[in-house]
Amino acid sequence: MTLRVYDTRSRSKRIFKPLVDGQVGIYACGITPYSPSHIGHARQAIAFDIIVRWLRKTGFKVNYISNFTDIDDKIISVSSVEGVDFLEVANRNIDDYFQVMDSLNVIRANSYPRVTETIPEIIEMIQDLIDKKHAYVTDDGVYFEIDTAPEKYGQLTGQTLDMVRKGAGGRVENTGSGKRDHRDFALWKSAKEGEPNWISPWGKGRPGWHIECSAMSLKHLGERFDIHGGGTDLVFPHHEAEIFQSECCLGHEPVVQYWLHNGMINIDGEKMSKSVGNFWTVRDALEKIEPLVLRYALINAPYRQPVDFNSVMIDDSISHHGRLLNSYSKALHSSEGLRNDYIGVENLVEAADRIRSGMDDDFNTRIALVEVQSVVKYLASLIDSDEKNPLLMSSYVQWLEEFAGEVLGILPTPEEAISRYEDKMLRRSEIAARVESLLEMRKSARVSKNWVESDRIRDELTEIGVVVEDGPEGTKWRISE
RNA sequence: GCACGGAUGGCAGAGUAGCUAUGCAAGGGAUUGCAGAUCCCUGGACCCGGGUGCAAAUCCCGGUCCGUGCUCCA
Repeated sequence: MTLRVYDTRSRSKRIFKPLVDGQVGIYACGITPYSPSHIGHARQAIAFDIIVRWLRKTGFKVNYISNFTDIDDKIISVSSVEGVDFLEVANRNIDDYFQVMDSLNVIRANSYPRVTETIPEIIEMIQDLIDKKHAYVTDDGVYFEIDTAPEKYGQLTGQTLDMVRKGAGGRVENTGSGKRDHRDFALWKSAKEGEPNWISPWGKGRPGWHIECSAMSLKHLGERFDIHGGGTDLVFPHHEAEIFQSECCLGHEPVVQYWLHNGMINIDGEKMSKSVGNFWTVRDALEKIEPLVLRYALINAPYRQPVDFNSVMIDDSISHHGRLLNSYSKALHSSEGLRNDYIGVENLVEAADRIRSGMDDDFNTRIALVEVQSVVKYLASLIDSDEKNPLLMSSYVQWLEEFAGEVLGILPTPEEAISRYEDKMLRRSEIAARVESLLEMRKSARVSKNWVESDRIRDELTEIGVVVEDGPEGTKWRISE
């Protein structure tokens, strides 16, 4: 099977062919750590986590780099409001990032470079751009001059210089900057009084917003690399600026072979933003749902589509994921520690094929989830019947661990699943005697058609977390989810 | 305004020409004191208008609507 990926630059799905056979270099724009991570960050991290997982799964050796822009205007403003060092702000939020992303089962990148650790390379790159006449020095910093490479304009957005000139014309006068043209962008910003700064040939200052990614991707992945990713909101101007910087500096194009962009998150159909007040940090979300359920929710749509975060989708995710976990734990328990391939089980082989072709088609996690759901459904019916053949159960376990676990990352470890299961069984045995005696009382109430008493007892059982189910073969009970 | 993306049943979302997924929800039935769980069954969609095809959700043209970007943003 062939992997195809949607490339923003060519605006089409292209067959993926890495620069070096069997190896992939991938750079994804990470966060500016000025506040705790929100669910949009989580979506980005998970989207690229899954891309990397799939690339590895299909045999590529992947070098995955994701950066932190740990110096920028907003970090400075938080630090001055709080009266603490800017690095304290950045570090605090980076710690938060790792904590929440770990809990969401995001496999760590090979490296997380930071701007503040890449200053010499950034300065070198800017100097190079000045030497090559692509940049000019002013009182307030260094700027990239768009007119020195006009043909590169609109590579990702399809906009032309004229369009943008019309759209934003005249803005430069208001910025008070030394830009020659409003479309030029800062490579280096001179330090204002009291701002963090580094020494450069152009005086004390700090890097502009876009240059760091050009410098860090060059440093870690080289002069050409395979995939560059990030949220769609970074397409313009950030990624276009990177194209200018990297390609003008290195003198060849393309530096990036494939541009991949994940979609944004909407809340109840509206863009998530602080001003609307519909803003969810990851921790907010985790107060309502478990980490793997959040992960499930965020891969429920293909990564390029917007995800609408609303109560219906949250509830759906909770029940779907719960069903998955339930069946997995039960199958795991019934497999009695056996391990068996699923190769001989026809429906599993077919489901696996469909997942593979779905994932090969621009990492379509939605298709993958559909297959997981249908396998779970089938497994649940097996468990319900008496076909709990340990060997067969272990085939299902194996399948789920491969696709729901390894590929999608929505399965807990077997130890965790078993321990949850056993906790439940333990709880069951702890309350069994009491439940049984209540059920006896209820039974006699029912025999005498005393429905009031019967329902009262059922309510009492509900309160201690027991679900009562009357069936043709008598009354069963289970611990509620 | 310009650019990019999207428009499929109640909802989420597959599907690039021929048989239209899948999940949830809904309706009917079995079971049932009621509820729940389970099982069986069912209906239901391709934004609009043209065009090309024997055949179009799928290709082409025009339009409408929505989202995002054009300013810091994953």
